[in-house]
Amino acid sequence: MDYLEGLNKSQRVAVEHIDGPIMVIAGAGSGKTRVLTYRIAHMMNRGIDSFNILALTFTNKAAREMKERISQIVGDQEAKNLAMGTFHSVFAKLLRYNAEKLGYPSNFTIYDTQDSRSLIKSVIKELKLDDKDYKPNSVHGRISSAKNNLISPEEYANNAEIVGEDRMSKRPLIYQIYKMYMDRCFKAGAMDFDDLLYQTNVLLRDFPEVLHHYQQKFRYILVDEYQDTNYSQYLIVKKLAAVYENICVVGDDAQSIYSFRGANIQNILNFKRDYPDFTLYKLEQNYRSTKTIVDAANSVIEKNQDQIKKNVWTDNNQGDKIRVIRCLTDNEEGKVITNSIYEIKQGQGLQYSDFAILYRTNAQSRSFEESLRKLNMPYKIYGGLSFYQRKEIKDLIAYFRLSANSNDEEALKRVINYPKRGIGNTTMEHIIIAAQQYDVSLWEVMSDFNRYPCNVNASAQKKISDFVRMMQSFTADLDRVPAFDLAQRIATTTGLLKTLHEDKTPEGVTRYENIQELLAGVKEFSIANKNSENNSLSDFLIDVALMTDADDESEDDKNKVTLMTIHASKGLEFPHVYVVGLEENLFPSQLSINSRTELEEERRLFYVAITRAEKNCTLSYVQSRFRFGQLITSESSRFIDEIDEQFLNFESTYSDKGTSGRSLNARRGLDSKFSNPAATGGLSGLSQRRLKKVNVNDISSTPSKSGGTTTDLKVGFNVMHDRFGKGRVTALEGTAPNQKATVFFPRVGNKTLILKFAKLEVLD
DNA sequence: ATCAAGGCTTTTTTT
DNA sequence: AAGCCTTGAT
Repeated sequence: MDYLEGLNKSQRVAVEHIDGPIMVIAGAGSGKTRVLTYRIAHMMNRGIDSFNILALTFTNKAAREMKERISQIVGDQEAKNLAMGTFHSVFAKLLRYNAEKLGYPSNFTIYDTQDSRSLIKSVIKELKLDDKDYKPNSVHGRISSAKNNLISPEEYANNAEIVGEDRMSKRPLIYQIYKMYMDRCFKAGAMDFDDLLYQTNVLLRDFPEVLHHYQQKFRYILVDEYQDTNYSQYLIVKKLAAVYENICVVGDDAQSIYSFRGANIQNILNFKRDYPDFTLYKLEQNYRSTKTIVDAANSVIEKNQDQIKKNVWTDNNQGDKIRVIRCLTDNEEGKVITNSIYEIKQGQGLQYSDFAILYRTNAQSRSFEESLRKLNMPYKIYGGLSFYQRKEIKDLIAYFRLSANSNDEEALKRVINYPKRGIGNTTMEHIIIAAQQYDVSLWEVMSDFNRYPCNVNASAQKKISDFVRMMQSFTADLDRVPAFDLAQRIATTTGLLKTLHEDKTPEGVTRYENIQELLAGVKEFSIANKNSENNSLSDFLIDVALMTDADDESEDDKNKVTLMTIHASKGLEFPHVYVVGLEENLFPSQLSINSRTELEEERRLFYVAITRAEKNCTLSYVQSRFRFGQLITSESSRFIDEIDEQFLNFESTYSDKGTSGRSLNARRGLDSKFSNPAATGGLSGLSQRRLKKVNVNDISSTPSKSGGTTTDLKVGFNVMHDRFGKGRVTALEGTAPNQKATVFFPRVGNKTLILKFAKLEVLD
């Protein structure tokens, strides 16, 4: 049991205490993941069957990594049956086995946020409500929080307080929308994200034998990031653990940042109430960060009223002070931060992956992307518009979904007229009306006009019937044909592939390539699950629906600068962290500024951001930035003031001379702390030019053995070819002297060139 | 039914 | 700044 040796005393007791209810409060960087991993491995070493363990993590990636690590300790075979994943993915699978009990098909669709929103929108329209008052987004928020608190449409309608709130906000009929929305999801055989938890609760409530079965199966339950669970999740766990009470929850109240999604610190208190004889362990030693970072973070979080007192400390070095950089504009912020990354990377011989840029909102990524691109620095953005949210990907997936579940209304609406088939809005509106009249799904009307006569002319009916027949042929093959073959056939037969291939604009080419990539993903899935019985296209869909950006990290994403929101950075760590956009009304967000509890959540968010850093943390803010397409003047964030000043070092890209009269920060005396305007470098024309040059050298620093004029290229480079003109490198393969590059030339399309022969001039 | 143009809202944060 | 929706012409 040598793995126990690597643990400190408090970690070790938390690992070795297996039975009964346990709560572990784990400070940032205190080895929480380590404890969870070793705890599970230890349980298995002590003879507990992995079949009886349920471990709920916050991301699928975390689950995968933990499972891998456990396999290394106890062996693949032992770890095989471990139920480990996010609440959503674990219970989505559980629901698949039990869906029919609830009246859902076993291959129910999972509606993503877009689907939910679009359905809510059409419900609002059908109820003839004004979407100025009933904004789909906020109505969805209302419905979502009802579901997360397990309030059914009926309970919602009968709850005087809730309906009162809606009346006050001039949206008295939300209860009707809720009812109708749920009804429609049900008819479509679809569950939204919240349903995956809500319906699990219904299942465990209404089917005692099912509850009993899973109580026996999951005798040992572990929950990571417990502070971010909502009521619905809390109750699932409570029910499953009710018999054996072998439940271990791990969390940190100081890192609770998901209350907008219904997460509730109350769950920590509930735990104490539900299991009065529970054992509490605290992990307070931080192994991740320097003393400066730990102490600075502590000095911030202590401003919060709501918190469990703890003393996070570290034995690590003091380390550098936290830099505070002030810039004029958001574009300048982009340049300064990326230049700083470049200089530190070169100066210390680090990897790109040692750096992360963290921001409050996704929209802030733009200026950093631009600067990184200009300097040819590789980066990866997490969140924002992910691969699976791209239109072309969603289109093809919608075809998959509709093949697996004909009643999937959102998928149907998405693809019925794409590619163009001459089935327009008017036709679809008639179908929707008819479907409601007959109380059936759209698909049923469309597949049997004799039985459900409606106001659709003969030519449109014909087109629809053709479509229906095509879809039926896919459905028939769903369980007969391997996932990849069927996916390929769907992409071709529907005309999707052809339509995209005809589009020769760069965007069109990218879309086509994305489709190819999705198909490759299906193939990969087919291979990975070759021996499983869950390897059909509809099984692929469950995986895809709950997949996030972090989950499909490829190998070549490994050495890149990371750009993400602070929310997405939870649980991660980087040697060098840049927290940017520290301005009032941005961070803390404008919407949080009037409520203490929300402001405290922003502060916890800031705490999370700082504590991602191992060695170095840099904060930045700007004087004016573009928001809403308008230039906004901003003031530095109160959070900067909240850090004990002894940990800070102020740098500015400009001097106050000339601006001092107008500076908003003068009031708080922040201006006087900045010195030495040139110190950050990277802004004078000279310094910019120097950097750029250094960078080019870096790129060709691995000498090419090709002997040709072309040195090392990277994807994304702009190049010039004698015959094909200007182009952009989209892929590289092989190594010198046989290295090949795929280049997209706007004039002639994609070409794969052998670098040895092709005379490419690098333009960047 | 389709397409282009112009106007409009939008931003927290995510499974 | 960008995507989405409405409008109006064909």
